Amino acid sequence: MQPLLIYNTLTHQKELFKPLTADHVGMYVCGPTVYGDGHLGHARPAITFDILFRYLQHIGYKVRYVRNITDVGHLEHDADDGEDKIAKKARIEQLEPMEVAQYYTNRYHVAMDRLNVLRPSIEPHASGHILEQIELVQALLDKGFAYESNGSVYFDVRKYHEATKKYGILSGRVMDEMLSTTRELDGQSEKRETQDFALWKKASPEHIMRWNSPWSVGFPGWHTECTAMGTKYLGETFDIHGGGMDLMFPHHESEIAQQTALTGHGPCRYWMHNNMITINGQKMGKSLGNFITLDEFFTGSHALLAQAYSPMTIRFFILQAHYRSTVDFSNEALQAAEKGYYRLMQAYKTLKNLAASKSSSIAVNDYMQKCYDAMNDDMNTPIVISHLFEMAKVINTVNDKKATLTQDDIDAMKVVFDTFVFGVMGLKDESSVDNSALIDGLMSMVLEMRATAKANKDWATSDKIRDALSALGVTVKDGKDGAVWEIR
RNA sequence: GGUCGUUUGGCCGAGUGGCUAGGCUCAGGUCUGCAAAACCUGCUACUCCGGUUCGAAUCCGGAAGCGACCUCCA
Repeated sequence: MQPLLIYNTLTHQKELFKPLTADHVGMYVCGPTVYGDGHLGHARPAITFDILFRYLQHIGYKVRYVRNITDVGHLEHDADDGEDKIAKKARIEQLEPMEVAQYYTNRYHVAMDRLNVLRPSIEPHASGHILEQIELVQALLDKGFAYESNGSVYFDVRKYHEATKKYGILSGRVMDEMLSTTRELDGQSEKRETQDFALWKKASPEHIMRWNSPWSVGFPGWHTECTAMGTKYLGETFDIHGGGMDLMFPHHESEIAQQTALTGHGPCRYWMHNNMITINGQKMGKSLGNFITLDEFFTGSHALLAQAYSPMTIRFFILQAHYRSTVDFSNEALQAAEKGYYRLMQAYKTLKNLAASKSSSIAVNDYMQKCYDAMNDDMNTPIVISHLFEMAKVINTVNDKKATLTQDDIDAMKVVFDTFVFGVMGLKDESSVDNSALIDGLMSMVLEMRATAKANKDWATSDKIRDALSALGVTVKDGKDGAVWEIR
């Protein structure tokens, strides 16, 4: 088993990964809220943890990867009334809420498939786990870390923090100070403290998504779904919890609080957070209105895009930066990624047809181990890619007959490409997809050249073209109005 | 105001106390009927100010810029 170091947000350092159960890994990643199309920001965590998922499996772990679909209970930050995002959108569009959720879930899946993001082992829906969430809320009430107020239930942050001194351990928030300086809430609020968060919300009359509970007809709070579903499918403690950095507070901090209040310990051992994608230096996000959807990238249909960018270009672009760094979007950077990706794919094709020699004139370093080393160092995909480019240079040099490689060395390089480019990093060659339009174009061009030859009575050339096409399985039929062709 | 993070060459983006990251762009060259590709060469950086050190972009302290989250509201 490879010694994998991963950066743990909880301890602020890289730690050697050791699973709770030998050879098995339980991993939970916060998935999308399905109330809109996925944008580039959604691709980052999906791809980041897809790499981790692939790599853990590659080095021999059996992985259960849980990534949820948030289809209820994610409250809108800028909403006046705490209305559920799904419900709001649904009412505007006059659709059943679940219809909206399903629609965007389907579209999310298509986009992820195109990005070659593997489906997780379990993809639980929050709406399918209302009972588990109610049980969670009840357990917190029983433990005394939550209180009911007017049909809603809130987590008692002050009580929790005084008992454990742990609210803020992930995000670095200084709770002692926040709690002592908090001013009194006015009588209108249901909450005792401003930082208390909702576990269960009583539904307002116009709120469409609602479920029965011991406290009111309502819906679960923002943070309960991940705790409930993570516990259900991965246990009281699991190995890795991932998500975007923007979820660190309050979402993940609150997950820790909920689990710690119940069990005395947090939900997982390693917290991993991917950084944001920025556009002109600003976070790309739904709420900021500056996002570009994945479909828009694939088709180039957005004012900021100079051209369309293929799914693999997007994937490569994201992998060229370390997952904990911010990445700024720009056409220039994307075009550079596109060219670099093409160069890598070309090198692989060249490698497959490379002629072997009796000896290698250049030392083929241990690229395999170098790539493992880079991956083991907190998933340093940029370094993996740099090694692959070095290999590309070697391949091209040999192809130019300026160096030689033995068959063993060539085979070894193929294994590295297969393992890291296509396996671990999940890239794939896009060039061979649907080229019927290309064939049509090529055929009309070839037949036009043949027509020119015929017009010049250059029968040798025109026959040579017809025979060559025939050998490829293409029949040319000369008619009055020119030639037509068909593939036998 | 708080917390976390970040500041590298024309652009993107890694990184270790001393030794070439890599990609893209640009210029010159090899090759080539032309072009493209490939290869070679060049341009060459580490926000600022102090400190530690024989030596720091890399460690420590300070400042500034930038970003995310929070501080208001569920």
